[in-house]
Amino acid sequence: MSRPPVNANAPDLAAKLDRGVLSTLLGYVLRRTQSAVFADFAATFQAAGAALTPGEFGLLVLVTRNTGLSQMALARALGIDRSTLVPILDRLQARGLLVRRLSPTDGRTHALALTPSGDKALARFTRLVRTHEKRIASHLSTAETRTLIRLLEKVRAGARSV
Amino acid sequence: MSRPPVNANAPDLAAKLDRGVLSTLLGYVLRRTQSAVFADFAATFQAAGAALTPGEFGLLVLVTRNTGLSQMALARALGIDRSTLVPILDRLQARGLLVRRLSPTDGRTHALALTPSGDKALARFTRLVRTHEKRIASHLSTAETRTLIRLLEKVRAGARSV
DNA sequence: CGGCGATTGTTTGGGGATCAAACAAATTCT
DNA sequence: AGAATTTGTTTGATCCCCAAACAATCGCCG
Repeated sequence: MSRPPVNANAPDLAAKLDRGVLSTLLGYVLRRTQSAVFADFAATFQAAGAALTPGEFGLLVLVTRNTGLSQMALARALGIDRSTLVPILDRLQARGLLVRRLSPTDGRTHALALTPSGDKALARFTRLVRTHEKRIASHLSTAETRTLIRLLEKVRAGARSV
Repeated sequence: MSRPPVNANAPDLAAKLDRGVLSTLLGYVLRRTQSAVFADFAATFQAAGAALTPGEFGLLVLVTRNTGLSQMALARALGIDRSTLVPILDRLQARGLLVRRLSPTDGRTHALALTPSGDKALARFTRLVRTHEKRIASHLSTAETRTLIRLLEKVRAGARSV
């Protein structure tokens, strides 16, 4: 998961580069911000000795809130191909955080669920995410944060790659 | 380049999933938005028969605005490792868009520059990016777009994975 | 009820992207 | 000069993405 493989924040030592149009491009600013946020997420978890990517966190939340979910439904919710999901679930399952149960109603699908250990881990992860969220929003008022989320949703609505 | 390998927008057919906390998490909304924007970018270029990622576009702009740039300086500006940059430049160079000239002052570094063909291509790419930008911001007023960019910069400032 | 099409999870194959470590060449510092 | 540092490459290890092919299973429809 976690598309932006860190891409940490360049120390900006030689920051006086001319970025031309880029600075006014929403897509560019969005990308850079996302990159910095990802790095902060990684740093937060690493500092706590926990290993998890933003994508994995989202996946775990989705599974725990929709127990019994099939892999197809989950893949659709995540916006990735079902074949991409397989190794990700393999890893999470190997870590003992979730299981692929047999669906009692449909032999083709797997009913995904968190293990008790997965539930516990997710609770801890959620606390870490809260810390992380607090940090990335530290320069924003709660009103600004709400505005930001609202505007981002609007962008997503407009982007829809039809 | 372009960390979020498309991750297209799920048709949201089975959209009635419970996303729990996720919807209120800035990091999550940011990730999804970035994903949709990336998909829109890809769709825009594909429709025009042009092949380019957001990362490549940013790189080209950086090079044309800072001709003679070294690979290290470019890598730092992009926030990636210098070894990651090598295959990316190889590809762009193979497409005849840029060249690695020998630096007259420092035998270790390469002086990057766009080829005439690269300049022409970038002009076209820029027009496509403008179209793309217009679409993703289509649900926002120009004031909202400015606000959004400002807030995103604030997030990036707060994130700084110190 | 029996078969055929659609769905699901997996595997395989092909692109890329990321970083870290090791190296040779060149520059800079001592 | 000699040592330390910098730069671009190569190699190695992970990881993500998608498309295509497959077997198993479900479901519809004659």
